[in-house]
Amino acid sequence: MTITQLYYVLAVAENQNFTKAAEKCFVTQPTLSMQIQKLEDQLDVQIFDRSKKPIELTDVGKKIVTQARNIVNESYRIQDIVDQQKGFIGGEFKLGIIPTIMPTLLPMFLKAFIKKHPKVKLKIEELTTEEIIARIKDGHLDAAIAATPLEDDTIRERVLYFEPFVSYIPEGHRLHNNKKIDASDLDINDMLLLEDGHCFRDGVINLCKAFKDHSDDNFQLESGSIETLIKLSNEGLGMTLLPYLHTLEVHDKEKKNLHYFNEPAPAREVSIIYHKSELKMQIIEALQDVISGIIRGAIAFQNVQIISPLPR
Amino acid sequence: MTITQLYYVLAVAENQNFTKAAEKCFVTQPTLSMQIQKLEDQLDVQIFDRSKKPIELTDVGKKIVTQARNIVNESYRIQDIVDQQKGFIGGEFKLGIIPTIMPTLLPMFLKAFIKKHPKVKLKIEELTTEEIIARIKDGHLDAAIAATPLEDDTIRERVLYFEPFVSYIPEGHRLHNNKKIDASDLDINDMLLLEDGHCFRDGVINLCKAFKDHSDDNFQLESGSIETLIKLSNEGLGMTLLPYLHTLEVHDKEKKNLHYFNEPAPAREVSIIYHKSELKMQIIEALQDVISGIIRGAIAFQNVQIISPLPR
DNA sequence: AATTTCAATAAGTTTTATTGATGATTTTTA
DNA sequence: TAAAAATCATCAATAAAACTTATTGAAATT
Repeated sequence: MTITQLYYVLAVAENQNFTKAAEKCFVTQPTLSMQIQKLEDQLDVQIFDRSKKPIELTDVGKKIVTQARNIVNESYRIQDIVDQQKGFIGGEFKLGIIPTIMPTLLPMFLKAFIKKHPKVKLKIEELTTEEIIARIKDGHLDAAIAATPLEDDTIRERVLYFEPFVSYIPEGHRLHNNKKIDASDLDINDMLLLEDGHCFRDGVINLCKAFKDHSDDNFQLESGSIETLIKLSNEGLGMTLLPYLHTLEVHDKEKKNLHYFNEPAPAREVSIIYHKSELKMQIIEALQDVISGIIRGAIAFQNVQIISPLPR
Repeated sequence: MTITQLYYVLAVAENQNFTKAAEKCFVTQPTLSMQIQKLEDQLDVQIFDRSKKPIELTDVGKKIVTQARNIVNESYRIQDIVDQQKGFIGGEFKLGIIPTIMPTLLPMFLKAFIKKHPKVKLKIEELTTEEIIARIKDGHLDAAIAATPLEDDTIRERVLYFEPFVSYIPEGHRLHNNKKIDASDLDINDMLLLEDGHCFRDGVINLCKAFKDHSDDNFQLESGSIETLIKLSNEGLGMTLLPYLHTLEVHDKEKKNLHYFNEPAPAREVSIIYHKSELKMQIIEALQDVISGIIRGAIAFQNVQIISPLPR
C-alpha cells in the first residue's frame, strides 16, 4: 500500500469517474485503474462498485476513503513540520472568504500580505459559510475568514475583529429621525435581507428575533449583495443593516442614512478558521498577524454584543 | 514520500543503526540508506545526525518520527477496516501480561481462545506495567492485561474482573489467629514484598500506607515471584499478600495460612488495555469475551475496594 | 443501429527500489 | 597502537514497479 494509491482512491471517490480523476492526478486513466485494482487485490475487497454509473463507493469503500483522507492529510504534515522548522512561509494556500467580508476586507490586507510573504501562493475563493466548513473538512481549503462562533468541533477559530452592525435607514422611514438605534427598535418586516445562504442574513434575523418573534417569515425583498440592498433601501423599500466596514464605502450623500446602535452595539465576530489538525499553521498565523495589524487601525470596537451567524 | 520510507525511518530511529534496522525490515542496508537519503533530499532536511555514534535523530527528525509513526499506524488501520467488514478475526496479535497475572490467568483462557480463534497468532510476552505502557504507545504491543486504573489518556481500559487480595499469614505471626483480616491490621514492616517494578508491590504498599505511613521505607526482604514469597513466609520471615487467583494454587497443607479480608476486601482491578486508536479492536473484544466468560466461573467478587496499582 | 463514454486490458517503456560488492570512517579489540 | 570489526555511503547491475500508448469491451446515449 502506498500513499499514492490512497491519493488515487480519493480522487476517484471525489470525481466518481476514473478518467477525470486521472486528469486531476496528472496520470493516465490506466494508471489509476491498475493502481486501484492492485490495492483492491491486496486488501481483497472491492472499494468501488463499478457496475453503478456513475461509479459508487462500496460500504467498506466509504470507510477506507475516510481513513485514506486521514492518511494523505497526515502525510502532508511531514512537509509542514520541515517548513515550520525552517521558518519557511510559502507554498500554495487556499483561503475561503464569505461574500459579506470579501469585498471590504480583502483589499485592505491582500497587498500587505503578498508583500510580506511573497512565497505564499494565495488562492482565494468566495464561498458561503456552509461551503467553507465542508471544504475545510475535506481538505480543499486550508483556512477561511468567516463570521463566528460556528460551534463545530473539527474547526478552530481565531478572532480577528468585531464588526458592529450599522443601520441604513432611508428618508421617510419611521426610524430615520432617531439619532441612535436600539436593537429593540428593529422589525424584521421592514428589513431588507440578503438572499438565503448568507450568514449575515442569519445574523440579522437572529438580532431581530431576539426581541420580536414572527412566525410568518415571508420576507419579500431579498438581494445577493449589500450594494443592492442600499439601492433598494433608497427606493423606500425598507431599512437594512450593514456590517461596519461596508459603511466606509457608502457615498457621502448617503452617509446621513447611517444610524449607529446604542452600546453594546450588535456585532459579528470575524475569525480566521481552520481545521483542528492545524496544517500550515505558520501561514495561518502570518495571515492573522497581517490582518490583525491592519484592522487595528480601521476598527476597534470592544463594547459589542456578538450575534450568532448560525441559522436557527 | 512513501509509507515504506517512513517505515524505514522508524526502524532506524528505533535501532539507532542502519544495519540492524535493515534486518528488521528484511531489506539490505543500502536500501535503507538510499531510501532515507531520498526522503531527506526531498524534504531538504537531515532526519538523522550520522556524525554521532550511535546515530541520533535531529530535532526535526524527532518530530518527523512522531508523525511517521502516526502515519504508519494509521495505514495499518486500512487492513483493519477490511478485516472488521469481513468479520475476520486473525493475524498476528501481540499481547503483554504483567508477571503477577501471567501464571494464573494465562493457562485459564489460552486454550479456549486458540480453539475459538485459530487464525489469531498470539504472541504473548511477560512485561511490567511500565514496559507495557511504553510498548502500547509505540505500537509494539496490540494490547495487554494489567492492573488498572492507569490514569493514562492514550490508553483505554476494559475491566475483566476484580481480584481480591488475600493475606498469607504463617504460624506464629501475630495475626495468624485472626479469622478475618482488616486492612488496618496491616503493617508494612512485617510484609514480604515483590521486587521493585511489580505493580502488585505498589498496590500492597498503597494498601498498607492507607492506614499507617512509614517514612523509612527500607524493606528488607523482597522477591521476584509470589511462589518465593510464600516460601519465605513459611520460614517465619513475615506475612505477605497474594492475588486471589494465586491462592487456588497454594498447597492444601498451607491453605490454613490464607486469611481473607473483611468486606469490602481490598482488590485489584484487572483489565485488558489498548491504545486509544483502537486498532485490531475485533481481536481485543474476542479476548475480552473469552476471558470474561472463563473468569465468571472462577471469580465473582463485587463488594471490593479497588487499590491503585500506581507507585505513589 | 451507430456513436459516444468509460473502464479494463495488453504490450512496451521508463522509473524506481533493491541487491551485492566495495570503499571510507569510525569504533572496538587485542 | 595496530589490527579487526562495525557501520554507513556509493556504485553498477538487476528486479520490480509504475506509467504510457494503443486497443478492447461494455454500457449508455443518440
